[in-house]
Amino acid sequence: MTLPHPTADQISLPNVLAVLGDPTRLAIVRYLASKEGVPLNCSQFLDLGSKTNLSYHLAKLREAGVTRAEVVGTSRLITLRRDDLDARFPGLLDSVIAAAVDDTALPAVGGHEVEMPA
Amino acid sequence: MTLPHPTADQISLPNVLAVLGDPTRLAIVRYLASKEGVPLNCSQFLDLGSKTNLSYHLAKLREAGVTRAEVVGTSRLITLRRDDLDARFPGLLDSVIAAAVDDTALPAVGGHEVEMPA
DNA sequence: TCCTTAGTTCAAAACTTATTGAACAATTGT
DNA sequence: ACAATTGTTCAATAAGTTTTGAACTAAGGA
Repeated sequence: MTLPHPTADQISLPNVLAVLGDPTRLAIVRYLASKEGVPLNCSQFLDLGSKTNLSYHLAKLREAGVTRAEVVGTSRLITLRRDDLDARFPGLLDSVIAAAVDDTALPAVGGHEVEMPA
Repeated sequence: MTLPHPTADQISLPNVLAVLGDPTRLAIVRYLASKEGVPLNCSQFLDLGSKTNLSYHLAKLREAGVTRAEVVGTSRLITLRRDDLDARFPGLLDSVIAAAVDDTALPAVGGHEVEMPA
């Protein structure tokens, strides 16, 4: 089972900007960027909203082509679509992330570190 | 008489992104960028919407800190706030404009060239 | 003064987005 | 099989945005 994603050329600039222009979604992207390479599941973002609300915002990000979600068991592993975004809109993601870091301190998101069994 | 503008530090990233995430406003910014240095008045944008509607969108851009409007007679001369945007969010405006140019061909806006008296 | 030009303001309508809780589906562990 | 975990969907509501026309203000020119 896979979730619907736009192809790279279906990613639209106004749509990407509109989707990033929401504080919750910008915080999600900012957090994904700070952990780039590490796929995260939805529950890592629970500090940013309720489970239902996050499902909504994560769907918006995915449908706009900002994130990719891979279904693994009951989890969706979420990553930034940096490759496609960089190809389509060079420099945009980097400047948004850099600006977001400056603009807002990283909220106390996460805290669900992967515990190694003792 | 002057119009209200946010100070540079009042310009918020989510707000700027949200404001740019509208096709009409993005087209306005794209056109301002293509004529950078030349202050434009509202009527130059009439191809993009009705007079009332443009007044609304131009107010949004100004209130978000994306543009500056100077009152000269009955006109408002509109320019990009590139200095403040670049200081606050380095690279953002440039990457948005570059992406907008790629994404959408410049619509047949303008056509009201400044005629030199014969 | 009167008319035109440039743009704003207001109120209404139409539309879109965000947020919530309850119910649901699918996987994993016991 | 049962329960727990992970996340989605649905319907409702609340809230915000966009668009419109009519009425308005202010400046400039005849």
